[in-house]
Amino acid sequence: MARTTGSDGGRTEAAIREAAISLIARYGYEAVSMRQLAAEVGVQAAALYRYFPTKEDLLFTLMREHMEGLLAAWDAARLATADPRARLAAFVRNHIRFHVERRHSTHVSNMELRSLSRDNLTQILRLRTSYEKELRQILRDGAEAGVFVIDDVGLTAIAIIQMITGVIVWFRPDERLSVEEVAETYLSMTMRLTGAEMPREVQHVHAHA
Amino acid sequence: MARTTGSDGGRTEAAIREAAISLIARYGYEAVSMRQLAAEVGVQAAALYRYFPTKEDLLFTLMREHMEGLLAAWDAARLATADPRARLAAFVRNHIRFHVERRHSTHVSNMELRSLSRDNLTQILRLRTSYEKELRQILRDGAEAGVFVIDDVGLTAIAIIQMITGVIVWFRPDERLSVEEVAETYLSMTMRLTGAEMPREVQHVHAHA
DNA sequence: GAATTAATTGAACGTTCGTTTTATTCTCGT
DNA sequence: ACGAGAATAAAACGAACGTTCAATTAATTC
Repeated sequence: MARTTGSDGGRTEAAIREAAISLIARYGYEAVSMRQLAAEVGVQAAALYRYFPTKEDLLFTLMREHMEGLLAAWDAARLATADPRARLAAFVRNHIRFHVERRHSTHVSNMELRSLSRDNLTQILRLRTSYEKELRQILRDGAEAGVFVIDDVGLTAIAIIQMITGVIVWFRPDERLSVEEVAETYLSMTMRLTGAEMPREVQHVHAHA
Repeated sequence: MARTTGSDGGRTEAAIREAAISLIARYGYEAVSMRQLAAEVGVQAAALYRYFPTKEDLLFTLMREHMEGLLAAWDAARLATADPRARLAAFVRNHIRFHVERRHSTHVSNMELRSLSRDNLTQILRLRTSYEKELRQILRDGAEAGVFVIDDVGLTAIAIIQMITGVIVWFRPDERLSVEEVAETYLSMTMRLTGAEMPREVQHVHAHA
């Protein structure tokens, strides 16, 4: 046999990405074989190499697109206001929403960094750093304005990101809590953590329509 | 050749554990081969099977001992007092200290859960749950006593553990901050997060001499 | 409808994997 | 001095790994 009826490169590539994210999130990059991935897609292993030159390149592509998507989402959700509390609220809400909606690719991006080559790793870390820098700037502005109580901006930024990313460990989409409820709970923890009194108007400014 | 001069089962087994923790923490369980591990120890791959029946059994042993060590450390560090703030402080200090001192095995225990079989995974998760239960009890007591402000005890417990475990991501033993300084910074963030006013006496009750 | 391009198969490559087997050498109690 | 058993080496096992390649068919173009 050879080309199958109804085959379409675009659809196959999308199916590969989707299957790869879900399989790698569940079993880990090293534990997923190209044959296993191909079987999930419904093709032979050799067909994968039409779309991605190597297994690592596939992983790198998934991670890069995840990080670029996160930065793009934040660019769309960020507020023009100068109030650090409103900006922090927008950051937390965007982060929670994005990660809850992409649990699998978040898992991949957080857990499989060590499977990247040096150059690819550097690129992903650069994206991650520029995202964290956004939060550090908010915290620094808030600390200088006196609305936040922060010992160490860098350490607090890492702690907050660690905390709010942890939502993907336990959150399942079909549970008692909605994404909005979870986001609000994490937001109030974040606000207390930064020593911010949360004013009424911030509580109702949602980053997403 | 066969048995080598100066060979000693006890020392070999200890060397295997040590090398396995460090290699798996760095490269991941799936990426480390038995031959690579044996080379690090300085023996042939077959010699490993004298001490651990399978590769997964080695991983499971490392994880189980890590979790048992964590629970034992908490048993030794816990305070008899009824004050939830002092108990929470003891919990955070013990957690930070333990994890900073065992960065590698913590990494293994947190990252390699998916490489365990169902039965082994269940055992590790049972240990983890009983540890988390300790924190939940402290938070619940504090909330009932009115010294903590907590929306959701379970969610807050996960958030705190996620946050304070994150220390191993960035902390390196030879940096500007000592373990004690890091622990105090995380403790003050935890106290603010739980809405606790930290009284003077708690600030100086160290769980470890 | 022939020529061209896109998509996929099936078989094979050399390598490495976890593990087993067998033989050999060292250590230690007696 | 010696027998027993602990500790290891060396070689081999079949299976699985990522990847390549030639062949083949479906879709597209003219």
